[in-house]
Amino acid sequence: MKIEDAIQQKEFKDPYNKLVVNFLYTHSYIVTVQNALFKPYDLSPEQYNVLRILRGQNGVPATVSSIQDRMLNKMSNASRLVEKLKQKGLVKREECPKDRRQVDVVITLNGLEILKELELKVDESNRSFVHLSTDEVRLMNELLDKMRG
Amino acid sequence: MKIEDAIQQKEFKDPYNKLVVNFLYTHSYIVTVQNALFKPYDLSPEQYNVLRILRGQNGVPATVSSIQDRMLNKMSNASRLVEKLKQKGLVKREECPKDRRQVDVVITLNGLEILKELELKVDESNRSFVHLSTDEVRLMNELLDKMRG
DNA sequence: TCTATTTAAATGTATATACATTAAATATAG
DNA sequence: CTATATTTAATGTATATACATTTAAATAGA
Repeated sequence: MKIEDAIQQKEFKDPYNKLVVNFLYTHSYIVTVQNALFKPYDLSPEQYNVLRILRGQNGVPATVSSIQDRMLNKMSNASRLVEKLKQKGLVKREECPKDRRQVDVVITLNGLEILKELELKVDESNRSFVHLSTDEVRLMNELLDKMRG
Repeated sequence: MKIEDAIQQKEFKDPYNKLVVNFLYTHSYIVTVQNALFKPYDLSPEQYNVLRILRGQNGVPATVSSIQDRMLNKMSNASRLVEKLKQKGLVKREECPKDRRQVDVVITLNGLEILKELELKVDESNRSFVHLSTDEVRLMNELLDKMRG
């Protein structure tokens, strides 16, 4: 469906403007799908992302700030997300011996299990709600990288 | 900058997965720019969008639910956003005589003025932070429309 | 008409941005 | 070594999702 029909706006000033609006609208579409997927697991997309980052460490602890650096949303609050995940028993958090300002965060076995189960569904979901061919997806990835300059 | 470098992730399972991650990361980039732009005006991007919808009505009142239908984020709360805008004197809100459940919302002169001023900056900003040619922007708009299916 | 259902808007609550500030630990400069 | 500056994480506060519930008004049906 064209963005003009989706938000009932006949025309846009220029294609750049239209792109930003189209982008924000599409984002809402994506996160709505993702939220529904994560809800039964009592995880938010942001918490899921933190778990993915931690698994990528292969057992090496990550500090809160290193998690923050790798989050999709740079403004989100890694400290609070880690706290939430700890309450659910999905991560462990302990003082870093080398630098007592830092905190070492590691994903637990329980966290790894939930991540594994959820990831199957996420992969499947991503494929099905993105109505593009593999070539179009590659093209879009290139355009996104270029877009940010 | 490639998404792999931006979030320090070497590889992705498949291009669809990469696209979703790339999309979410790029979204964060866009809203960060937009927030900085809107901050001096004490408006959020969502409030700005409501003002744009109301101006598009050309004086015809919009109900809260018609605003909701046309918002970029379908899950946002038009009722509360309208309340915030009313407190700032940017919109008027009055009971609809034909159906007392509904509320007629209209943008004020003050709202129109702020919108006009802000829009110039938004247009300029959109052009400068989207590092794509006009043709690439058009292509991306097509891909976004197709992506949602 | 009278009740039941539906609809519109508002409200309640939890989570997550967005951004400023604080507190503790470490690094650095004199 | 001591004072200052910087870094790391946590916390405070406002706004905005996300989603359920409530209230009031209109509509449909018996």
